Amino acid sequence: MVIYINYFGGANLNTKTEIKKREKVDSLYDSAYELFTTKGINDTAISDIVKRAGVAKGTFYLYFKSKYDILDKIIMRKSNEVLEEAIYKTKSKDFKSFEDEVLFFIDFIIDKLEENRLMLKLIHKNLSWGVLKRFSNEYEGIHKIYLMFEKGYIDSGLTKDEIEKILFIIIDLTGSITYSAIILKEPAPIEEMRPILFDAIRKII
Amino acid sequence: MVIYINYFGGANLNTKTEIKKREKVDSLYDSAYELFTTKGINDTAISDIVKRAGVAKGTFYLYFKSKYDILDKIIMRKSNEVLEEAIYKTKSKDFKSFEDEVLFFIDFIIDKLEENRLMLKLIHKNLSWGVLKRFSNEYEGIHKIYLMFEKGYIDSGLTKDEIEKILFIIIDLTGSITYSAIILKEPAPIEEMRPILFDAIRKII
Amino acid sequence: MVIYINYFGGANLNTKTEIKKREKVDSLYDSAYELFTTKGINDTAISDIVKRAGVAKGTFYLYFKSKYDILDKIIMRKSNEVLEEAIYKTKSKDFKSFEDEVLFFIDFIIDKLEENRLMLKLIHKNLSWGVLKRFSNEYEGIHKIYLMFEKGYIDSGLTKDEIEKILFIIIDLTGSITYSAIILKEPAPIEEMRPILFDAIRKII
Amino acid sequence: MVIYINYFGGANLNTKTEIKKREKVDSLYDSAYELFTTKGINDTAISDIVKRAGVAKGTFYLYFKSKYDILDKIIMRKSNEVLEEAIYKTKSKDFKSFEDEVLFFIDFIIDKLEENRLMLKLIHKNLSWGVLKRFSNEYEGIHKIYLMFEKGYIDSGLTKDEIEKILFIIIDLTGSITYSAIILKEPAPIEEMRPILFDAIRKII
DNA sequence: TATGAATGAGAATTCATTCAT
DNA sequence: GATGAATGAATTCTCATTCAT
Repeated sequence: MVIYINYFGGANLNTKTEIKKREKVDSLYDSAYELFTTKGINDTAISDIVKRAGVAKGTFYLYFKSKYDILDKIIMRKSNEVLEEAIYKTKSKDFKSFEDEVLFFIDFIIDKLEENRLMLKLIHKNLSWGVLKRFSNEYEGIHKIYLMFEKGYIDSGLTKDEIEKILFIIIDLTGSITYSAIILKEPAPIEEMRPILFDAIRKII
Repeated sequence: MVIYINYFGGANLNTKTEIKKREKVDSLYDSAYELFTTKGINDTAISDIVKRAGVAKGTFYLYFKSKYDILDKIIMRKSNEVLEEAIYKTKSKDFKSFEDEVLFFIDFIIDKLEENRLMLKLIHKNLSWGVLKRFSNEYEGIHKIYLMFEKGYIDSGLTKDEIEKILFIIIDLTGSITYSAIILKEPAPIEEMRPILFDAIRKII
Repeated sequence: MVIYINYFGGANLNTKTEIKKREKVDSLYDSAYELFTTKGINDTAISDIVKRAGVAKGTFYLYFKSKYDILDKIIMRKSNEVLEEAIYKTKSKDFKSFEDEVLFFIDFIIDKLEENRLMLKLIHKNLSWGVLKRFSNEYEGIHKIYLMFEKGYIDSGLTKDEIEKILFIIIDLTGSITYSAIILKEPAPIEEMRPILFDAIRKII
Repeated sequence: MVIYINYFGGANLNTKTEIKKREKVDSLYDSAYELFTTKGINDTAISDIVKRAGVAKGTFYLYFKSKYDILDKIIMRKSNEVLEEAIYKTKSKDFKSFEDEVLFFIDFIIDKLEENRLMLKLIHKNLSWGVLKRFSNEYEGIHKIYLMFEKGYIDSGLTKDEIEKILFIIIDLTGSITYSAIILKEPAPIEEMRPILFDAIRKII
C-alpha cells in the first residue's frame, strides 16, 4: 500500500519542518564545536560530526560545503558571542577615562577566554582584527567595538585609520598573549601576565 | 684477500656513508619546506615530499616520525636562522641606546620576513618567545636574544622574570602584527604598520 | 511532483537496499573464505578480498574491523555449519546406546572435514569446546551438542561440570587427531587413525 | 693510515671470533623468543629482533633465512628442552607400572608448561608427535620418548605402528587439553582438568 | 663477518563525497 | 528535505631484503 503526498502540500512548509531543520543544523554546530575543541580539527572527520549530531552524512552536505566551511562559521559565531557580551557589559558601566573603558573590555574578554580554554584554542589566531573586519557586516559585535574606539579617540586629532591601527594592535596583542599565557603558560600564567599586558596597553593608548 | 681497515678502527665515522645520509636528510628538509610553503601543509603528502627529494618513502620514516615531525623541525630551523642572523647583524653595530638596538633587531626581522613571505606564512605565530624558549638548548640564536635583553635592562632594577616577560610581549606582538600586515595586509600593509608598531614597542620598553 | 511512501512509514526496512547490503557482505565472506583457504591467511590482503568480492575497499571496513575480524567470524560460521548438520543427522537416527550415538556424531564430523580439507586447515584447532562455548548464544548447533551429551549421561550420577569436561576432551581430541591425520597424514592417514581414535573415545566414555 | 690484515690469518679462525659469533646467534634466539612470546609472531618484525639483540639487521640474514626460519628453530629447541628434561626425570625413577611411568612423564610436562605459559602459547599446536618425529634425527629427546613407549608395550602383542599411534594420541591430547586449560582456562583450569585427562589417558593405555 | 642506510613495493586504513531510495 | 550505503582515490606507514662499506 502506498500513500501519495503532494510535494508542495502544506505539510512541507509548516513550522514543524522548519524547527526540525534548525534543530539539525544546531546539532551539527554543537557537535562540530565539541569535536574540534576536544580532538582537534585535523582529527575530526565529517563522519564523527554527524554521528555525534545524530544526523545522516548527507544532511551535513545539505547545510555546509566542507569541514572548513563549518569551522569558519563556528569561529565567527563564537568570537562574536564573546565580543557582543564584552561590549554589552562595557557599555552598561561608567568609566572615568577611555583607558579604563578599554582595559575593562579587555579584562572581560580575558576572563571569558580563561573560563573556556578549549574555545580559546579553537579561535586562537583567528580573533584578530583582520578576520573580524571581514565579517563585520554579518556580526554586530565587531562593528560596535570599532565605534567604541572611535568615540574614545574623538578629541585626539588622530585619523580614523590611525585609530583603527591602534585598536588592531591592542586586540592582536591581547589575543596572542592570552593564548600563550592561558594555553601554554608561557612565559608565565595569565595572572602574572595580565598586569604586564595591561601596562603595555595603557602605554600604547 | 685483504681487508683494508681505516685508521679510526671499525667503529669509525664512515665519511662517505655519513655524507650521503646528510644529503638525503637535507634533501627531505628542502623538499618539505618547498611544498609546505607553496601547496600548504594539509595538501602536502609524504609521497610528494619524497618524490621531490628523490628518495624512497621509507627513507623519510627513517628520519622523521610524521609530517608534523618534519614541520616542527623546519619551523625551528627557519626561525633560528632568522634570529641568528638578526642577532649577528645587531651585535656588529653600535647603538646609542638599548631602545635603538631592539628596534634595529626587530626591523631586521621584519625585513627578512617580508623578503620571504612563504616562510612567514609557515612559521606564522610560532615565532613566539614561548615556543623558542623550549628549543633554546638546541638553538644558539634564541639564547643570545635573551642575553642581549638582559644586558639592556642591567640598571633598570627589573628582575630576570620581568625582563623575560617584556621580551616575550615584544616578540609576540612583532610576530603577530608582521604576519597580519604582510600576509593579510590587515589592517594595513607593513610599511604603514611599522611606525605604529615601533611606537608601541618604544612605549613598552 | 509526488513522493511515494511505503506502507511501513519512513523508518521502513528498505528491502532493496537491505538485500544489496546482504549480498555485499556475503560476497565478502565467500571471497575471504576462498582466499584464506587457498592462499593462506598471511598471504591474503584485504585488497585481494575486495577485488574478488567485487566491492570497494571501503565497503570491507563498513562491515569488518580487520582481516582477523572477518577470519573469526568465518571460523565460527563454518564450525557451526558442520556441527548443526552433524547434530541434525544424529538426531534423525535411532541408536541402541549413547556410545553409538556419540561415535556416529564424531564419524559424521570427520567425514565432513575430510571432504573439505581446506576448511579443516582453516578452522584447525579452533573447533574446540572452549571457543564454541563462547559463541553458544549466537549459534544454535553448539548448544544442541551439549544437550545431547547431558541426556546421554542422565543416569550416570556425574555432575553437569564433569559431563562438560568429558565432552570437551572428546571434541578436542577429535579435532586434534583429525587435523593431524588428514592434513599432515601424521602419524598415519585418517582411515588408519579412525579406529584407534574411536577406541580411545569409547574408552573415555 | 691503513692496516692490512690477511683474510686467512690466524685472527679470523681463533676462538674469540667464534665465541662472538655464537654470542650473536644466541642473542638473536633469545630476543626472538622473548618477542614472539610477548608480542606475538605477526607483530614481531625482524627489526625488533635485531634491535633487542643488539646486532645489525644484516647479521640476522647471515644466520636465518626469515622470521619463520628462526621461529621453527626456536620451537624445536624449546620443545626438545622440555622433553629431554621430562625423559631424564622419568628415567631416574622407578615405577611399578608402565602406566605410572607415562603419567609421571605427562605430569612433568604439564608442570613445566604451566610454569612457562608464554612458551606454551608459542609451541602450542606444534608439540605434536607428527612435528616432533620430523626432527627426531636432530633432537635426542624426541627419539627417547618413543623408545620408552616401545619398552612399555613390549609384551602387549601390539605392532610398532600401533604403539606409535597410541603414543601420538596421548601426546596430542595432552598438548591440546593443556593449552586450553592453562591458557584459555576452558573448560576449567588445569588443576580441575588434570585428573580427568589422567583418567582418559589411563583408559587409553 | 658485520654493519645499517636505503629501498620501494605493498599493506592497512580513512574519508569526503555521491546518489538511489 | 533526509538518509546512509557505497565508493575508491589518497594517504600513511611498515618491513623484508639488499648491498656498499
